[in-house]
Amino acid sequence: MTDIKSPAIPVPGQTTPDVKFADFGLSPDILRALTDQGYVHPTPIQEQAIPVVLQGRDVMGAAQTGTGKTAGFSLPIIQLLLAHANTSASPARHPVRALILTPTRELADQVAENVKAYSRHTPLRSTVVFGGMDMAPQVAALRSGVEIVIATPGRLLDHVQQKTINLSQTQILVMDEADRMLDMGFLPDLQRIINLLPKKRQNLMFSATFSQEIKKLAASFLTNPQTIEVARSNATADNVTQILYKVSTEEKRDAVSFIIRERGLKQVIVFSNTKIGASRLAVHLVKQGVKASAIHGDKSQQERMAALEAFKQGEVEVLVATDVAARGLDIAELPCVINFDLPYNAEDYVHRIGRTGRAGAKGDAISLHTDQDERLLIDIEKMIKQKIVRLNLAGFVATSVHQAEHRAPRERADRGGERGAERTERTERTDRADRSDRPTRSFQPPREKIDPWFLKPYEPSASAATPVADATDGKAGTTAKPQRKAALLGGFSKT
DNA sequence: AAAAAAC
Repeated sequence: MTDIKSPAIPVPGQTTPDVKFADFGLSPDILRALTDQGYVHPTPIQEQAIPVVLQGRDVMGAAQTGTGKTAGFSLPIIQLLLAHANTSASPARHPVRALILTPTRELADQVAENVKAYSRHTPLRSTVVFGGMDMAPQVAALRSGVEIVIATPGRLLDHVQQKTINLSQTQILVMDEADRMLDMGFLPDLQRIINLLPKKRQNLMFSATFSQEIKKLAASFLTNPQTIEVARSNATADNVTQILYKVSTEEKRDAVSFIIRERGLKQVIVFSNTKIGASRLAVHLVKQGVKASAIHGDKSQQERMAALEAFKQGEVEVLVATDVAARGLDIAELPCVINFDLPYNAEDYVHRIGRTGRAGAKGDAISLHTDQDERLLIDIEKMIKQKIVRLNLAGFVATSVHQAEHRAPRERADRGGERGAERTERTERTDRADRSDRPTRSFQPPREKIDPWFLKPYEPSASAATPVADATDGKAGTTAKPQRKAALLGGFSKT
């Protein structure tokens, strides 16, 4: 054969035979849990992160999607908590010693599952806390005593107010998807949470993407951090094949069903930029006989979890999602991701397509783009430092309801039958809404702006070590200076 | 300009 044996280029999601988990001095109880799952060799990010976290250092960790960041921080945290017995005089038998924050509920759930699996042979206990679920079971779990809490910010603060959680002994803070946790939407809550933690603690931040601005902001939360970078941040995994199809806005929906049919996809996530768009596309696909379901923030938590679970089970073949599903979710053997819309943030593109091609597997990322989102495309290509291959959607003939509208009445009638009637009915019912869903001008996402206030190192207020003991107004600690308090409550946007 | 995250 003319085949040249490819050189041994390490794939970030794959492991190398040189190193074993057993080499890190992890407890036999942890190693046993890894053996249970068939893990012997660490991935590069794990190989680098585990020793540094074990040293007790702050970490800023960047590695491509699907390369095992969760184990990279979970394993050494479990080891640290095992090694350093709790010597505190706290009345709580099991004060929270490690806190892991995530930007979505489903991700919190998934990380919690991993932590549980890795710590199953240890005496350590963990629980997950997020919104949209009954408080009572979470309160019960917290009261029974847990060393590790995985949480989304809002519900965690809710527990703080209810005094059902005490974070005054928390020595380790992890921000998973750290750049998202530090964006404007999350920062005020994050700041409130940090104010409740001991000032002396270990901070770990992990993400596949870090913009320059966010890196600076992140640094202000870290003490003498060790930067761990496996490949450049913002890089896409190179085992994911990326392609672009140019279509008109009207053709998008049918292009999606065409691609699904043509490729025979039985497991694909389709990303929409809006909740309404995700719901509509799912309905559209279901009407075409596709086993599709939508997941987004306007659905109940029960619906969200049911949709994700059904997708994982294969009962649902197409999961139409907003960016709620863009980050962190690990879905085994997902072969393909479709961007129905190009994301507004270039970083989200990296995360979305990172749902496929995990753990070294191959994956395809297909993006639809229109004339209107040329700007988004440029930003994405600039950030990932790659040109994405443009292809023609060969064989695709749009038969969308929109085109049907513009056809001559006779031609429309020709299509006749039940199918034609159904389309007409649907057109009338959703025409208005559909039109409002269409972009009318090109999007110009603003440059990322970080308020200078947050660039200053934060001085915790005197109440920092005492978790909102007297806060009755449902807000942050009571001794914050007025100006700072205003900022904490979101006032920074007014300056 | 949108999504996420508490009730």
